[in-house]
Amino acid sequence: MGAQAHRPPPRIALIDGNSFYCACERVLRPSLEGKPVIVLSNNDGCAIARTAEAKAMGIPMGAPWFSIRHLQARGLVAISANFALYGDMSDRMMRVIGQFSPAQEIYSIDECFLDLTGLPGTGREIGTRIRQRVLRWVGIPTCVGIGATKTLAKLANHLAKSLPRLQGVCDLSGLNHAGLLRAIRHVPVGDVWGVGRRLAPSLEASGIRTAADLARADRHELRRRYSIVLAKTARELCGEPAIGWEDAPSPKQQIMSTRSFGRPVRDLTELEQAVSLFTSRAAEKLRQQHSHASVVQVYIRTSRFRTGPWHADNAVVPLDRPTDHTSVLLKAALAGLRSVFRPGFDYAKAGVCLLDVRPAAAGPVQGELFGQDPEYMVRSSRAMAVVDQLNQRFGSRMIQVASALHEPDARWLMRQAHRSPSYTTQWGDVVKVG
DNA sequence: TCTGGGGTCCTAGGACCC
DNA sequence: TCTGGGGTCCTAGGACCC
Repeated sequence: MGAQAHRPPPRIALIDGNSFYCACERVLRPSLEGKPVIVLSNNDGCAIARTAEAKAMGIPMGAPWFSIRHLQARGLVAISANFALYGDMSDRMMRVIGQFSPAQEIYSIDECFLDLTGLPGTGREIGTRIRQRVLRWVGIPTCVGIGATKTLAKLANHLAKSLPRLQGVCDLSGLNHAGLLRAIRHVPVGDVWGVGRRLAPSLEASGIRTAADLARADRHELRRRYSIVLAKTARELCGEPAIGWEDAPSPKQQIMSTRSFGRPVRDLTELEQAVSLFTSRAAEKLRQQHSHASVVQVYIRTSRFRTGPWHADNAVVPLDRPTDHTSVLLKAALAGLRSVFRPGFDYAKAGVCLLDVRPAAAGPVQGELFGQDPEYMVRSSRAMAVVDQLNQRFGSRMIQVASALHEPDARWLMRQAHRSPSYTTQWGDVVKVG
């Protein structure tokens, strides 16, 4: 056998945290171990993470809190989401996993792909070491799926989660085609990455019921009847890479900040406060990725769930030039808000979306930009950077734009009745030892 | 009383141009 | 009666993801 024929087979791992948000809460409150725990979305609206014990109580993903709160009597513990904590735990977990391979793609807050191609050891050995190290160093239980493509790695991860005998690691990378089809022949097609709620019933109706069925399906037919995306998924299921690898997270092309209100809001002034806060948050994210935006979209809507007068509208406000200045974005957002606001409606939600986002032009501020004193703009940029730094250090409420100032009991603020302390991210909440 | 927030990609169709 | 065709750009909407 020639040396060039000995290229190692592709081996991609997908590692993710089990019930990640719940696991983060358990790290800080070990007394929650073994108990049914859920994490609630913003406004304590619905369950967005469940431990195995909570799933065993029959709580589905997305269950509205009001419909399951009676389970507290049976020991269910509900915790308001604390995304600062989860982001912090995610950073730690990703750093530990990244030690195992130079090629890591962070896919979401709780999962990443890792290229294991050519590394010494079997998939099971490497996967087991990753699980042990993350559990010991970060405290988060994980599962590891390994396959020749991203889609197969996701599928393997799904198997690792659902089959206890695999002990959290499933390696599909060594199988030949027949073995692969055998391994995935019981996986419902709806569990395949890229097949969602709309596609699954349609596929089932045409006889494609399992992952193996999809792998065997005619590619041209898939493309013709559905989409190129689904045809790619089918290729990936056969071990042919069709989805690329992204080492660095690409900058966002749109940036949103949006919230449902704690209680319905009728008052324009309160909407202005909310939209001001959302805009300054979005602007902060924009500056973090060193981008400018040239379109601001703002929307308001009444509740989807309540009967009564309904109103939803959005305004798209183009800017003269791309910018990352909160004050400029704010002016546009508030103008947009006033153009869509109608008195007499119980608004339940508002949002701000920055569009046409592109990298900030390199180099110093040009003299003619903004038609303003360039020195003023430079100083203003510096002030913006200082605000971002202070907010990062001392919590995001430290410095706010004046128009976002509000009463501590403003109606639009989120409900968070079950919040746990932010041990790792807020000075005031740091655990005191000794 | 009470139902999250933040993204991506693809496609179809219209406007416009030559 | 005949009344093109191809290309690009943009937008809205639908599907998916976590």
